[in-house]
Amino acid sequence: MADDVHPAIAARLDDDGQRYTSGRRKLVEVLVDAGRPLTAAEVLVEGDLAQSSAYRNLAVLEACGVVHRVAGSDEFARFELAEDLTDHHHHHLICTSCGAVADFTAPEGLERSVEELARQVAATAGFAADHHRLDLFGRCQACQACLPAPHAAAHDT
Amino acid sequence: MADDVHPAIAARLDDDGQRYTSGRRKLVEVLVDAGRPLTAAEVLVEGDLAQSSAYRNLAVLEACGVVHRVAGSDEFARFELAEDLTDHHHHHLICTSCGAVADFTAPEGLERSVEELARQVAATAGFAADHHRLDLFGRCQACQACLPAPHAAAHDT
DNA sequence: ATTTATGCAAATCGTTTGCAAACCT
DNA sequence: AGGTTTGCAAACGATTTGCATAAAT
Repeated sequence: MADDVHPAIAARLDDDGQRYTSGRRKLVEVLVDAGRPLTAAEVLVEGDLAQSSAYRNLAVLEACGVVHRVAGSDEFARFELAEDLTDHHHHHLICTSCGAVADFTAPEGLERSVEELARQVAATAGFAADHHRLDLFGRCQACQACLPAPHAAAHDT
Repeated sequence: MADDVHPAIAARLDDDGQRYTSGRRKLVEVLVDAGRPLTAAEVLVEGDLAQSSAYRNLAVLEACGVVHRVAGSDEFARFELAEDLTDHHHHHLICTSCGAVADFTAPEGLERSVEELARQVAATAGFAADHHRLDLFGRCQACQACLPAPHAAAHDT
């Protein structure tokens, strides 16, 4: 699905006077294959370019709106293809034990409610919202199986 | 309002065998006074302890569920008092220009929808959600006044 | 007296940058 | 050729840690 993102990406880079080099294409392919947000370290292992190139190209791709940066619960930045290049708007399940980040889609109605909320806030707080983040924190299946619940979780919402 | 969080905090620390030292109390006071998530640097300026103590104590407070770590759009970790110590559950307005983070409260109905969503996901994906994050990204009033819209925003959701 | 917290300075580690060689067009 | 991208190694900066002193119990 969404198999030819490349022309759209090339166009988007071109708009910004950037080239769609083989290294950049490789990065994009790694992200497409993963189907979930990847840390810089993961990207480095899969696509095999120098780390400076990986970081530099991720920055370029991010600046051109091809790649989006995702903040999880650990110290690692994660990257995924921009939503408008793949199928749809989605959210993240973030494991507070292992840091893994997975995608999920929220019901249409909820999305509409969030957008309505954004409109209200813009109006009342003078804040110009352009996108949102709705993520769930908890423990992934694997971590539920292996480890006892961490203590701090008892105090969370 | 919520003026005496200290006894609750002392109890919470005590549960974990931690002391509520003057340095820790100072940190808490700084966070209470701010009323918004503060970076470690901001905390350092206000409460005047050594940076190692600030970081170490923030870590202790976080582990005991007194303080919560907030990820914004910049590289700085931000800290705020745990929601169950202050008045209520809230969300964040994150400025993509200057990185500032402000609080806001969502309508009750939306919160319920999100909680319902968490339940669905737990059921279908085997993910044990214990809290969520619903934040709006955009430009704060000050940044709207000063700077032209950044280019990358055109590609965002 | 023993355990725990503090402050300083040095180390850590993800990320960024300077620079010379390789790559386009 | 002229400008861009790459890879290496060194730099950067937020956060963490080792260790000796100060505080708390």
